[in-house]
Amino acid sequence: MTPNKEDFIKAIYELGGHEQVVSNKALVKALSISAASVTEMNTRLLKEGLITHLPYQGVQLTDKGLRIANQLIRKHRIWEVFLAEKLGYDWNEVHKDADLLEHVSSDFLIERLNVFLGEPTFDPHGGVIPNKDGTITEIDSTPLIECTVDDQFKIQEVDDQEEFLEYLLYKNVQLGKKYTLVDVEPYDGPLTLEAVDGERTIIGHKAAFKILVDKNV
Amino acid sequence: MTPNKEDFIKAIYELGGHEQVVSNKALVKALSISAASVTEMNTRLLKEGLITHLPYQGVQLTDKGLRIANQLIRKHRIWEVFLAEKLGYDWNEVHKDADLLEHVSSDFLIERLNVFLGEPTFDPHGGVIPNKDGTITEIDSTPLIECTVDDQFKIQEVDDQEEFLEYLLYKNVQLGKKYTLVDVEPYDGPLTLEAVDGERTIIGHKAAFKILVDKNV
DNA sequence: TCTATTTTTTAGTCTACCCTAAAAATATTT
DNA sequence: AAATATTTTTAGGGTAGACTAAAAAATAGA
Repeated sequence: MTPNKEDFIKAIYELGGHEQVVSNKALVKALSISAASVTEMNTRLLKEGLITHLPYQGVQLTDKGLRIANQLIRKHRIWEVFLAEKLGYDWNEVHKDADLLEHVSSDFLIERLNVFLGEPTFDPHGGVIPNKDGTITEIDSTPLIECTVDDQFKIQEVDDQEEFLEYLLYKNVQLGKKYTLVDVEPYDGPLTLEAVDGERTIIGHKAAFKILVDKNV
Repeated sequence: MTPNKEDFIKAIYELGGHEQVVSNKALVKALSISAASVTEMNTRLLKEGLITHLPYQGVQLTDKGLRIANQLIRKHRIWEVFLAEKLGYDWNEVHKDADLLEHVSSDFLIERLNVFLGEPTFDPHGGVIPNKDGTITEIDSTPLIECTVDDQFKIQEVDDQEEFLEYLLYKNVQLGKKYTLVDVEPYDGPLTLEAVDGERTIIGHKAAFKILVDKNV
């Protein structure tokens, strides 16, 4: 395993590669590499049994590939917790450094770090940390876009793109905070959230796809 | 900068490459790569102005190369402190993981980590942590091999090879502990140390080169 | 259905590493 | 000083990962 292969596996996973087929095009975009490089990497990972490949359609993770993806995400998220809680990183700053650290972390290191952090369940943007054995404890959450007016919920998890986290910081949307959806404008218009303290926040239509909420308030 | 180049620069430094010329042979041994690979890496680093090269003699670090070496050692040693103090690694376990982590650590990360650790001065085997600007605060220490019978001292710094640290652990030689040198056998024979509690330890001649002591007790 | 566009693959290069084997230069021994 | 041994360099190859440009396949539109 090399850092590049690991990033590739992780990208496939994040594009839904366990259930669906992921196109080369999506990987080109996600990894910012050429289409030729994607084809090439596909053949390498295919040879190692980490993916299945349907020519001209795309790739899917095998169970072996999925296990590796989950291990990587575990490492990534444990590092994110460390950076945010111990080193005082903002939640939009953790991603880049965690992405580098995850590739050089032995299992020994990660387990020690996990204990040091008190065996956390979530990372700083609400992502569930996969278990040591590669399994995931599922959390009951709904994309905000699927909510209707008057729904009450708390913010469970948000997309971890640096730019998006900055946007949420600017909009003062916080993890764990309770809101009521008071308005959804038609024609993909903005959504208005009202916090328990009465503060209102208006967020864009597309942002509502990147926010997962817990309706069991 | 790549991890390989960084390791190469660090190896030159550790072989005394700031003052003396370091031979290819020494680098072959230190890095466990072929002589041809050393020559090749030399030409790469020469082109980047990190070393000077005298054909058939060896290489030396430029000021630029030295600065990079010190930054790396700073990163390495700060990680060692973290692994030992926060994650409970034994002093012989820290080296391998620190060697990986040092190559993926941004300056931002290292400075945060440094503050989190309380701005330590020494790493777990007594090595001085270089300053942020690449300078080093020199410590007054003497190789144990240069001591004579009846000298009193405390252990200041020891070589950080995993195997050697295991040996010291077995011999119960501890950093900061005070000893008197009570015997040195001739013909490169063993040395006998006596701790303040009367406990005696006999160590091999070659080990005395790898231990630095502070005679100002 | 046929054309046009998009996507994927193939072909050919490039760089950073690494290697072995042989040649050249330096050091050592006799 | 010559022969031998050691060290360094050169020559030629290999792999992983990236690229561009062109060919092939699939999809979309008229």
